[in-house]
Amino acid sequence: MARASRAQAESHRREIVDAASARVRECGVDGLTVPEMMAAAGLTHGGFYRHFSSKSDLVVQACAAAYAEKIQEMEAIRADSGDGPAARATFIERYLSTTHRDHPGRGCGIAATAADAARAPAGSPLRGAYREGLANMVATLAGFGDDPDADDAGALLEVALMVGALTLARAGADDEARSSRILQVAKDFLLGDQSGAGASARVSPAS
Amino acid sequence: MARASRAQAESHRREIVDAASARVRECGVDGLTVPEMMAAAGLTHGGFYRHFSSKSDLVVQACAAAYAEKIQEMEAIRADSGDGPAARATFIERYLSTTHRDHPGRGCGIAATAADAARAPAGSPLRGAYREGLANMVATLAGFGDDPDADDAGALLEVALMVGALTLARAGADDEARSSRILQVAKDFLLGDQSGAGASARVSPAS
DNA sequence: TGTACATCAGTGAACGCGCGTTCACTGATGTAC
DNA sequence: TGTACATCAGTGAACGCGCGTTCACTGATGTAC
Repeated sequence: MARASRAQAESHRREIVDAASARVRECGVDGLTVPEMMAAAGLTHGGFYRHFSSKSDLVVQACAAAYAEKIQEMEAIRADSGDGPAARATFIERYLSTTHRDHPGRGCGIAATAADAARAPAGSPLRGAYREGLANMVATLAGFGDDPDADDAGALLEVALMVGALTLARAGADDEARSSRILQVAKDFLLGDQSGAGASARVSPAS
Repeated sequence: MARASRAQAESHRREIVDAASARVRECGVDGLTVPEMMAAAGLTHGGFYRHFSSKSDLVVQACAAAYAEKIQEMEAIRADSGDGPAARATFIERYLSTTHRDHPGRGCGIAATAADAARAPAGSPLRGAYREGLANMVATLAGFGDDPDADDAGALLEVALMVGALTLARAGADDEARSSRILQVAKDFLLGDQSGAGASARVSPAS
């Protein structure tokens, strides 16, 4: 293949970003190589720089794509739900599911790359993309609330809890019972299920 | 230096683990090199394998040291506090402080390496060390509760929230106000401060 | 206690290896006339 | 519409580079007598 058409080239570019977007969520921002991502699009590594200015350029695009994907998913849930609270419940159910835990590659990029963004240099493109992605996610979730005048403090807290619970569930996945329990406890709290362990009662302020 | 005494060698080993323990929390489990860690102890890289069987052996020891350090800190707080709830409040205050956010190298390893543990292969030594560290942290925090019969669901939820909030605050540190707000919202909720934003009220189950 | 010898912590050069990046080249694609 | 030419997506070899790891060596430390 000596030269691909512009449409083919654009398709290749998308495939590369797509593969990198999955990889970045599975293995972190340093968990991919240029040859691997090119191979995922059926190409050899040499042509990489016709598409991206550097490896880190691709990584940022891949992360941004993952963040955008999450927002689209949230909007799709909202469109399929009768009202905001129903959308919120569906979103939380899916977010804290074992399916989501076990498939990071197509899961939430905000959760998967949080540590990478935390370690990235201040002012770096990755930090910028992450900040925008997180702000979008929080704002979208806040929009699911039934109080249009509410600030986003509640959504911020919910996102922090969901990201923390998902990450800990993944890190502790060798102990399936405990891992699932982390997800369940967070779900019970967020969805207000007072039956069973009664977790939410116990996280009340110390008395 | 041709040969160091056993005491010196042991001291060197500790220095290497200590440097790695900080590095692993700042830059992740892949964020250090053998030459760098040896240099941190004033040594050249060649002697590394007299202390560790491999680089990943050091990494696991470094993580375990970070986890153990956290437990010791919690126990010290408990010893300095009048009762469990007071210890819990102090711990949360410190955990969600901007100081902790800005100094990951001496901060919580459970938060800093959560993503690394999540990405580690199932059954790997790192996973095992992480699981033990997380279990210890949750159990210790649960021990701060005033109800000795309570299960650890509340502590599990609190740890998930603290880890999530701290990580997001670090990832979003370029926007100081927003980053601090994440910490503040989580703190308000956990410590039951109903003044100000009134965050906890808003994370109640959707109605 | 002194002596002779074995041990082994640390040195520094060297090894493969895979990586990000560059580059001369190919030949189909896109375009100007 | 056809032709001539410029463009440029993709190829594959090559480059430095830093890394993890190995190894022969050094000489003070530790130990057996």
